[in-house]
Amino acid sequence: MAETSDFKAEPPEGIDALGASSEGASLYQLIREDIIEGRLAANERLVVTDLARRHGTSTNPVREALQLLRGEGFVTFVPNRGARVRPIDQDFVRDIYEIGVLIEPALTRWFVNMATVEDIAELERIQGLIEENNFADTLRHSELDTAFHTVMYQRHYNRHAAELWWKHREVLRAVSRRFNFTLARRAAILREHRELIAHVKAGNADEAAELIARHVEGSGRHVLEHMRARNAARAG
Amino acid sequence: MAETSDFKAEPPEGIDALGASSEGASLYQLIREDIIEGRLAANERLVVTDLARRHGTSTNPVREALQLLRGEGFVTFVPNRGARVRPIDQDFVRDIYEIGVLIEPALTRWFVNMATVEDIAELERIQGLIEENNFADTLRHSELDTAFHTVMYQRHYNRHAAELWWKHREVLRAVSRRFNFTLARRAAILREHRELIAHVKAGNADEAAELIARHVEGSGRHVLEHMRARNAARAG
DNA sequence: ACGCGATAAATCGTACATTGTTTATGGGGA
DNA sequence: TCCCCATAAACAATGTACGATTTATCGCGT
Repeated sequence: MAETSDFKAEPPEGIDALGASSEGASLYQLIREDIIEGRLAANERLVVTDLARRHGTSTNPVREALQLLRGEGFVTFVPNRGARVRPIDQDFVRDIYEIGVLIEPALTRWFVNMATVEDIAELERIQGLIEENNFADTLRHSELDTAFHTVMYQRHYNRHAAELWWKHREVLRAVSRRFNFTLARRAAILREHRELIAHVKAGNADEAAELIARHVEGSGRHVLEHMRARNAARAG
Repeated sequence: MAETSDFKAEPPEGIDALGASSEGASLYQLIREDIIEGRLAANERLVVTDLARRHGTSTNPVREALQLLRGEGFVTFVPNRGARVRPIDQDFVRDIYEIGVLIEPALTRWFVNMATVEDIAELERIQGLIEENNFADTLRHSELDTAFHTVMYQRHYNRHAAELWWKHREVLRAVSRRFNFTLARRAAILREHRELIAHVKAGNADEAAELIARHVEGSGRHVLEHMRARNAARAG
């Protein structure tokens, strides 16, 4: 294990932080953040010359960044009409958390069978920090929570699945940053994490997997409820 | 339903055939095929100027195509050192078919609960063609088999999951194109398809889901065995 | 009010400059 | 003679600039 000393929520190792161009904090990352964080509205046009001006580059890097984002599914293209922001709406979130419900249990099952003493210690350490923070700093909670699950999925042999999880995680993290956790959800998170650690210690792969399914499901529902509420408020 | 009259294995509706640039058969598609079909060796360098010359364009379209492929995971990038072909090796195939085993049962379960009379008729029609062809034309079999499953997943509400399935499917299809079906596998495919139709008719969602899991698992194993055999032959 | 043509704007392709990387070469030392 | 390293030249990625073609916008005439 070694690091994870302080938490910046890094991707599982081996997953290239894609955006490595040369631009200090690559255009790709900047535009991507703007989309995920909601600074760029859903379906908004992404005009190459504008973006280039805004980021102080020429058009070519922008064009490439947009293609990259297209490949990852964050922007849509229509030939000769350019790019638009793919809306990160309720459907989008529902889709990816449902996929999580299917995938994460499998990753967890593997982890339970492969977990070392150090792994478990690391989980408990992070869980300690989570409880210490106790949702006071929600951003910190988000980072810690991500780290918690990263410990479990980091070394899974199925890099595709881990990568998929990480991509989805980033989206959910950004979306949920705009909401607060309900009391019920806070309690559930702490309880489920503790329970999960217990299952890992006991080597109960099946129980752990089932628990994670509920955990992800609950998390997804929570986010969706918030989105629904906000949309309702905005509309009515 | 309507079409599916003759089989060209088209993506589930709503999934943009990404590659729509302007180039007749977009660079993206061409390079992608070359990778999937194995015409470009694993880890081979993708030199922009070469590709541009080869396809008779300037470098910019190539650069954009490569970024798109990067986003989709078919090429890897190292800053200032360009792109390489991501190897479609046994690990790659194992990863994606394992994800299939997790996702497809869920898609199937939904389909069983939503299937119309027309859907079932369509499945039976395609199954008829599959049995009629009886693996004589393996390419045709591949197309038909894809169509069979597309009927089931086409209208699923989770577009992400459907898209993911399609992407993986395309890879597996290309890889397995180089192999022949063993007799055992042929028998299993026909049997499982028939059994599946029966489950759909009876509305047995759980049984259908479980069957699909086995079906995908078997298909994956089959492909992997072939790859292993070929690699062994090549090495030893 | 409704098409229709001119004008503006943006995409897409080409050509070029710059910067970083890789490879070839040659000289000095053991 | 052979190895090692510095140095230079070839090469390729990345960024800039521009022209061509398509699409969108707006005002005019009927």
